[in-house]
Amino acid sequence: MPKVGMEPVRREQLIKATIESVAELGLQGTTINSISKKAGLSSGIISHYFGGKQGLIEATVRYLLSSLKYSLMAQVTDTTSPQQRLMYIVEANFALVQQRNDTTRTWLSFWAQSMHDPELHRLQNVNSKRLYSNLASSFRQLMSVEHAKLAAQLSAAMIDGLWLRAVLSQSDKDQFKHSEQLAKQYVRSLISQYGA
Amino acid sequence: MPKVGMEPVRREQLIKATIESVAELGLQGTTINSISKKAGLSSGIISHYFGGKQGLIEATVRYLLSSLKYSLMAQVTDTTSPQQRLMYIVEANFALVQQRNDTTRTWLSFWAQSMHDPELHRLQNVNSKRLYSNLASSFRQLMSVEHAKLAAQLSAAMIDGLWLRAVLSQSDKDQFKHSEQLAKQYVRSLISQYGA
Amino acid sequence: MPKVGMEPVRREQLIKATIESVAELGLQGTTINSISKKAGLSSGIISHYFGGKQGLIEATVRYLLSSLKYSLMAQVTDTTSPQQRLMYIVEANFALVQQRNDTTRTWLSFWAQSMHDPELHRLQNVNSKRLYSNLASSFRQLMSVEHAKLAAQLSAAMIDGLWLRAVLSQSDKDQFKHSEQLAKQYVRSLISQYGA
Amino acid sequence: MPKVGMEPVRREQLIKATIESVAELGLQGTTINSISKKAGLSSGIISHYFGGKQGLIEATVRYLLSSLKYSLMAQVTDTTSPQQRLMYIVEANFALVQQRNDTTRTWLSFWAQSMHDPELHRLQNVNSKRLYSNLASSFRQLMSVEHAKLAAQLSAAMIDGLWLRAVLSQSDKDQFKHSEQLAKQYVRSLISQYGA
DNA sequence: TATGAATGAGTCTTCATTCAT
DNA sequence: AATGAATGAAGACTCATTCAT
Repeated sequence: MPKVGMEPVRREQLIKATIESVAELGLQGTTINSISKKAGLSSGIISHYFGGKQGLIEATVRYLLSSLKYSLMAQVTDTTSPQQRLMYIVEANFALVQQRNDTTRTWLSFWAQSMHDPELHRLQNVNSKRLYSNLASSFRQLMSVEHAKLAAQLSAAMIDGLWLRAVLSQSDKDQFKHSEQLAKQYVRSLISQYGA
Repeated sequence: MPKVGMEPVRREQLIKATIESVAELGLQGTTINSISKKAGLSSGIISHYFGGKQGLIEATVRYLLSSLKYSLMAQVTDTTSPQQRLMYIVEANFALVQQRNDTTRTWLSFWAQSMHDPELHRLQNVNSKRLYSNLASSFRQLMSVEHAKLAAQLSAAMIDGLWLRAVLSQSDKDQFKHSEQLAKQYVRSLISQYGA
Repeated sequence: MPKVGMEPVRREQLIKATIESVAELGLQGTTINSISKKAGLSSGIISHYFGGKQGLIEATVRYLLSSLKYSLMAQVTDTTSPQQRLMYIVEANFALVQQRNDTTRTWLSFWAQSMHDPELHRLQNVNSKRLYSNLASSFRQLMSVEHAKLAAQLSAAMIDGLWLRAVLSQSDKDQFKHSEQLAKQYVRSLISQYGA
Repeated sequence: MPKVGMEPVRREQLIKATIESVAELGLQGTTINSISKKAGLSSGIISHYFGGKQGLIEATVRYLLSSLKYSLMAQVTDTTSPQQRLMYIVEANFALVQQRNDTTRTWLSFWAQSMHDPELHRLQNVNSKRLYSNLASSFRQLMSVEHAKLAAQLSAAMIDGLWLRAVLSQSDKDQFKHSEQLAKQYVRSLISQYGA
């Protein structure tokens, strides 16, 4: 019997390598070879575990999305206050960046590609909606439905906008940290503006 | 019988075709053929006028940036009030979208690619800085330097964030219009918050 | 303007090279490279003119089928007697072999593949039916409908069988010529057996 | 706990799976995986028992040839009349088809490939010669040497031709049965034509 | 005895570039 | 000024083979 239980190991290995490769070379510049070389594996293994390049790309996006999701869930409990919860949401959206700078660049590449790829678009949509509804439900506990919706929309845009500008200007971690602070401050200002 | 003065005509023809092709197929899916077919010209002409695909891509980005620039300059005069000027800046950033829906998708594709392409990154940077300094200099006439810097940063992020979310959710013109309104409103709130 | 009118030249060049390659290496062993090398052209040209390997394969089969068809039509006129016509049919089916030994081997490769390829199967069917109906209509002028049908079926099988055994035993031209004589003799014996 | 005596079981399992796979997918479409999956075994076992794909292919052809051989030998005894023996030969050549429709398609695939594979060609040749000499020796008991040779050649061609046309037109069992009848009738007519 | 993970050479296809006209 | 035929490097994918277990 050959080594067993390698599947999860290999899958993670390849997904990590994909994130690195896309961060470094872009989605366009990322090839089956650039990935497999980074993973220290052969090119054939990608088809073996993911059915092809497209499958690996999609698995990578799903991986990033769950990372974001669990990153938030890890902090929030039943007793978390709405204000605290909102802060955690902001943090989670900037957090991945802080552990791995790769992630952000990769993320934006996928976003851009999502305009031309139905499956990526679906996944991107799920993520975008989740950010919005996480924000909206927390705001709701502090203000009227209408105001909560508005606050969610505005803070989602502010988070994405700050994040986007930080990515594109190739910011370092401190600048990301600064952007995170601005986002939190903006959320607080929305609470004091619309809060009961 | 060589036609003279065809150069500017051909260049514009090809740039327009590039915008359309990138909007429709993505930067990845855009080929020398998809462009030349849309332009109703042969593929060889791209090398002839732009030296190659890369040259055409860069020319297209420059074209989009000047469009944005002139779109703003057309409205602003010496007597425009700072408040009005700020509104024009917001409008200009949402304006291209309203004339041609293509443009937005194309723009985001270029942005993502700019992370991996020095020349595109340089151009993207110029644009990002210009938005910031346009905003900052207008805010400056209404508030302290420090506040103006902050307001410029925040409103730039808000504009980009609203715009990004609108693009990615494949919004229609009405939704873009709505985003534009939110951006303007936010700029106004920054003025009343920090304004003397 | 580039060289014009190259298309028919290139197409024929590539089809000829395909016949040679399949004869030499088999359908399995024939690659885009083995063909383009034989044709003295680049591999990309195949996609350019035939859309891909499959397109070239099908064009080659169609070419062989028309060769067979025109080979027969060239000899038959309105005044050809039924007997003579039958001899021409037999000859045509052995003729291609005599001009180009390649053809036979290629043909059998395509036949075998036709079991697993709908388009090839369709083409092979057209050919098989044409041989049968050519034979049947000529026999019909010499005997009853029922006898003509039987004679057509039997002589078609005899032609194919002799031809197949000659191909598989890697016969030379003399042996093919001998097989052709046996086929003709068999057709004559059918005429004298069932003829009025 | 190694099971002993598995070898013949596995070999037959794999040969049967090969016949099925080639019938279904063609020789070209048959892979080590398509075979091992059909056999319910792993891909590695093919190398283990046959040294590789080629070895399994050849073993399969040999299996088919012995089937044909034993199919004939089972019926013929010392007291079988030449006429009856000839009928058995025809029957044997159509018989495999009737038990397993797969076989015919597989057979033709191997035949075509035999033009480009020395070992398959050798095997095919043995088979072709055996059909001929079986026929010739039986005919010899009923006619002169020369006539017997001719009759053997013609009836071998007729058998193969009828069989080939039946395979390629994807005939059902009834049509195969009909072809068998025609072949027998032809053999009888040769006997009455040349028989003393 | 049997597995199936892993490899990497080989195939088809795409596409930016070149260049004769 | 403009064409598009032709190239060939580079990409994704397939698959027979190997081998540790």
